[in-house]
Amino acid sequence: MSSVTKENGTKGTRMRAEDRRELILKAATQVFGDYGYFGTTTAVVARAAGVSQPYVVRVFGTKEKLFLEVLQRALDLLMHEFRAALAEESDIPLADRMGLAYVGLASNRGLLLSLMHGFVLGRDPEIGPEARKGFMCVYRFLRSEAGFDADESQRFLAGGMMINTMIGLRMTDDFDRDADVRELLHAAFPQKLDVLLALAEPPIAERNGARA
Amino acid sequence: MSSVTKENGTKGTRMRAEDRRELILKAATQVFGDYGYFGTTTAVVARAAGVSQPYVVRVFGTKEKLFLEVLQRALDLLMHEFRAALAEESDIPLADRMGLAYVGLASNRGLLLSLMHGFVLGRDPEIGPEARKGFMCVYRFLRSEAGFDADESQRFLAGGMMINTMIGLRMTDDFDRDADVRELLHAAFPQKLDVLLALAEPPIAERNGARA
DNA sequence: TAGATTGGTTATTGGTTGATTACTTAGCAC
DNA sequence: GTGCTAAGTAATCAACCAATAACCAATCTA
Repeated sequence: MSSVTKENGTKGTRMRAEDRRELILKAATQVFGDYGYFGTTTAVVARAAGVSQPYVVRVFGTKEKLFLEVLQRALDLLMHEFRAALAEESDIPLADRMGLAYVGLASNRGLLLSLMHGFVLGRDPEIGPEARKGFMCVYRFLRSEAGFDADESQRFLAGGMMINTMIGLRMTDDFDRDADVRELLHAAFPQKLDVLLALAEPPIAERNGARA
Repeated sequence: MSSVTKENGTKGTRMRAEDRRELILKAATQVFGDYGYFGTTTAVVARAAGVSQPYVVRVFGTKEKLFLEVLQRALDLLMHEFRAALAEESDIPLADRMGLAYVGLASNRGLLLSLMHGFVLGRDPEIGPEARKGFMCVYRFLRSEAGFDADESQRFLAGGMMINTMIGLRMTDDFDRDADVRELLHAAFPQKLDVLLALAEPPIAERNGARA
């Protein structure tokens, strides 16, 4: 087809490269979140973004660079939310405010999970160093800007990793089926569990692209 | 070569299928731990185990079944250690004993990380349900056998996910370079940090097999 | 409205990868 | 030793994937 009609609804009128780039980053965040770095193909990302596969590669150079940009963008959004929670006037304790901000990020599809996928690839020579840098960036924020001590910071991060794991496991899928799951999720998400349960999140693609 | 000489040292005299199978599972645990499910190829697992690639496939049927067996084996070992810590007579509080047992599992190369890679693939139609089942198995143990309440259990698991993340990130690689890393790791590993630092763990393969 | 620029596409390819098929040989029973 | 069974290997393949090359058409500008 020469007249472009994207399947994601947006008519294929031309876009400024910068906007299209952001659109691809959003799509890539979702797909990487679902299948991880190695499980994701540029073709699936392209389809999710409504562009051709070679275009994805041309805009970002390589799949690896695309993933690194996804990580960076996710971290930027995360830090933005944390700073907003820090600046906010409220009676709620800071740790709780930031916890709420963190859970809120779960509604940004794939964002926390892409980060988590990066965190478990520390062995990779390109991804590993960036992932460590990103994680430590959050830690330093907690220590110096948020005013947490080392142990508070560690516990806050542990809670975050727990949340990431619950999302990654898609534990909410068993919420109706298993009372223990309900109990665990209520403990892991003292507030805002409803937000998480509201996210049905159908798979991004029928997995016809990525490898088995 | 017709006379078999494995590169892992063990001479290639024939082995009982059961033993060879366990040997492949060990090797697969290491490789899956390093690169995750999609990032691992059966050829790399085979080389690490000192057998041919088709043999790996023939013993386990598919790569997916191999990964599921790796997860099950890891969980069995984990539960075994937890039950041992529970049975143990000691003045140390149970949670601490189990925490120590957990960190001790880090010396079993790839074991905790393979689990973590499974936990983050909850979307996969085969792996997801098994991963959730395994995670909930641990939670139920904490609740009913270890006698923890819901919140204690959740915090214990959060600590575990934090440990997994630190290992996955290979945070110890920056231990000498970054004071903040030292502080964080001391907070995350109140005891037994030395054990973690002792694990240098060279990469399992020169990554000539798995995909970029 | 000609021409340049920018935002895309189609076609293609070399290298992997999981899996299948067919073949070989070590070790045991007798 | 002879034959049977179990423990492997070598050869091969169809599918897939990231990346490259070549081309095309909107939109802006002079």
